[in-house]
Amino acid sequence: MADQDTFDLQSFLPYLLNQAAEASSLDFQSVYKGRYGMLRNEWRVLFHLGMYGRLTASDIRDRSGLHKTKISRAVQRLAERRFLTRVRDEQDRRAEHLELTAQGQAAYRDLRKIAKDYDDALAEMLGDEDVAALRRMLLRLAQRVS
Amino acid sequence: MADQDTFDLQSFLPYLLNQAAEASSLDFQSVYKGRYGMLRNEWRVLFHLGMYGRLTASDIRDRSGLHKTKISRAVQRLAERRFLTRVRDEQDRRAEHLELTAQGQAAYRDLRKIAKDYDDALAEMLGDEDVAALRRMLLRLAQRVS
DNA sequence: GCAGATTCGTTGCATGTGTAATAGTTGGAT
DNA sequence: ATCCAACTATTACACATGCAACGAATCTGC
Repeated sequence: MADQDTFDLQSFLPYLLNQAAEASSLDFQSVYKGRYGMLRNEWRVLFHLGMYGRLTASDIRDRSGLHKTKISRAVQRLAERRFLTRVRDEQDRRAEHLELTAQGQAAYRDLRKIAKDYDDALAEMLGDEDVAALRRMLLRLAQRVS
Repeated sequence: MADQDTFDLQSFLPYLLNQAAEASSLDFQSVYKGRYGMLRNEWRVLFHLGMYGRLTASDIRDRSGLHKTKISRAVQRLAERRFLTRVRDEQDRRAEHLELTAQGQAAYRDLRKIAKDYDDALAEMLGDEDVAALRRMLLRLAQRVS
């Protein structure tokens, strides 16, 4: 038949990507969830503020591609728990500047260290494979789409 | 400082994996959603039944790693829309055998063709990179976790 | 100045999700 | 035979999600 093409679900890139992403996400999730009671979006917002300093919600959206409602809700929870502060921009009173508190920075540094170790462990697990090529390909796949 | 380690969120493997997976999933989603009104989990169940024939919900869970409630709900919707039939196992009346209808098989063949083309397009986009190595690494990452 | 379009961020709503509890069935130990 | 543990699949519930609508503030063209 014409459609007895070689097609294996286990080799289909979107499927493989999802499996790998979900596995590593669930695995790493236990860290920030267990230590700080954070959810995935809160961890992401925390990391952006930790890496780039003071940002608005829109800045974070542009950099991360996260949906604005996810950011809004993550910021709300992070503020309640005193991981960040919100300061209204007096030049443009629609915008709010977000900045980590000392507690937020401490959590960021702690989690960053763990993330780095975890990343190293993944790279080591891949052994003699070309991890740099993997990152390069993932980046292209992430940036590519319509 | 000790924690001025080189750490870049954009290179963090779980983050990159998520970005790439979400991008390709959203992109491919438009196909099965647009053509058959299917959701992601329904597409996955359909593919498993299309590739491996008659299976129970537990079989699909073991092969796919999908959560059992996702499978239960996907099967429900696929059955309502006449993509599959459910047959109680008379030897073990807890289990149900799931099988694609002619309509389900037609949808599967159609989507499989599109999936293959899409996969080929992704591979071509990665150009001279080693796509086989990419699949190998993703598979190891997916299988590895705790 | 002013009206309409645009932007920032939040919220209402319908839908999707995982955890835990459930009903029904089977298998195993005594 | 009977009781209890294990298994299959579904459902209830609380929570996360994305879309659309929204209020407030700003910008644009005139």
